[in-house]
Amino acid sequence: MPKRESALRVLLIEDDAILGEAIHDHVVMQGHGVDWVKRLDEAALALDAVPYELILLDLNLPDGLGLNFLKTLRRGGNQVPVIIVTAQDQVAMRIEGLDSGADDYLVKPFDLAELRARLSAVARRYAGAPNPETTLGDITLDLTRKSAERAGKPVDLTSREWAVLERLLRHRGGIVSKSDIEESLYAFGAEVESNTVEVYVSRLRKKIGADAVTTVRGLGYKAGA
Amino acid sequence: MPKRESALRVLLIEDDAILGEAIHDHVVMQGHGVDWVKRLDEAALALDAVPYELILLDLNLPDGLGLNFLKTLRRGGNQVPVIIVTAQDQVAMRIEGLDSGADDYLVKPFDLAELRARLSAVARRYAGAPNPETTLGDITLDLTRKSAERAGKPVDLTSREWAVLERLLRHRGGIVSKSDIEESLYAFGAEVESNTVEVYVSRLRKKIGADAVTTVRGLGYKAGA
DNA sequence: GAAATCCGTTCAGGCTGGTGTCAGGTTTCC
DNA sequence: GGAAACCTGACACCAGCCTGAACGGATTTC
Repeated sequence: MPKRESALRVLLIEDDAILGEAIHDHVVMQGHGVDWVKRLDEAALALDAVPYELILLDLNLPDGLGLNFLKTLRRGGNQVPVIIVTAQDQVAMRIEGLDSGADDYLVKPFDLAELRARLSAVARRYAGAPNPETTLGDITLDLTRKSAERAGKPVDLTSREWAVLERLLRHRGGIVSKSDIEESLYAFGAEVESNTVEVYVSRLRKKIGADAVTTVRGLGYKAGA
Repeated sequence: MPKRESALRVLLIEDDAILGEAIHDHVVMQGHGVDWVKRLDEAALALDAVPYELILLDLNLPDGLGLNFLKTLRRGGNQVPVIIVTAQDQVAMRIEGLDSGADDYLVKPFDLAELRARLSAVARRYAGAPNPETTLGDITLDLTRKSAERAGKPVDLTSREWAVLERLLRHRGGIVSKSDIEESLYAFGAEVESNTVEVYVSRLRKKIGADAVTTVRGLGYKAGA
């Protein structure tokens, strides 16, 4: 059996139907999983739900500027590789894009072979270590489906619960403060004053096991026992 | 489920002798079976006789336009993967090709390695489960006739219902947003603001089973349970 | 050409489940 | 013991979703 590059979970943010479909199909044909959204708010929702390994980001979207989205993403600590897809072949934009935290830049109409090459590059990076974020104790997490399994039994998690869990897993081994988690729940601005985080940690423990999250009194929480 | 590449039955539609021979030899060397025709009427005959798994289509043929051929093919419900081979490296043509139902696009003179890669991709798709897009739970779908069977009993679907179902199946395993489905219903531009998609999903579930479509709250739908 | 049928669309009302808040209880630390 | 920090069951609210019903246009039938 030939060596296979690992499949990626790709988030495609593109509002143009034709171009989007072309990209989508092409990426799927490479064996990757693609979720295709057309607006930034949908993208934010999807990102809350799924830990993508690659984002393809169009810069001209109906509901906002892609660059700001990217900046916010990076500011939130998200390190996922981002490839910008845009028609604007201007040096200034290109520099600004890379400066905002993009890993690469595709100018449309681009050669689909080029897209394939970059996908492969990212996929190779992800091959090897088989998703260290997918197990936690006796729980198996299916990160693409927002579901977890525990002793064979499927467990459904809501998007908020996943947001908390994901935050904890990204800092695996490290302590995550409550305010940190809170910020990942309520995108910048929408302050919430209560013990929401405590409630979600409680709900999480109920669903995936009490020892999945450890309380560090006075500091926050961390994943695992 | 391990994926195995299988030999493909390939139909090559190309009138240029030299280029045709190059492609033909190359594909044969990959272990696939190739029928080479030079005119569209011959192609139509061949397609009637053999269930090809892949078509390599040149756009400049003596007896007609390849694009029209492709459109007719798709209109007839034929879902076989089509890779367009042409010298015309123009964005408009490229988009029109993909829009007409092509799966991919090769600009000649192209890299033969690229051709090989795409062949492999298609072959991989065909390996393993035979036609994964034609069954869904206990339902059998005849994609060429736009009809479905459930436990032997035929189920009639309207064109809109089919559009929704097809969209879900094309993205099998992935989540399809409502706006995504909506755009596949109302060809680009004709915006509709309502819960049309919800209604069709509801009707679909009624006809082919409630578990045929799963709701992913806040994100969209996906095929299967 | 009238009647019947089918289909697409819209609307309204009902339902479900995610979310945030609170109160009272439990644990931890000094 | 007492205070601070944390846990968790309960509950009300509401966005999102489902679906029956009805309307109008298109097509078919007689």
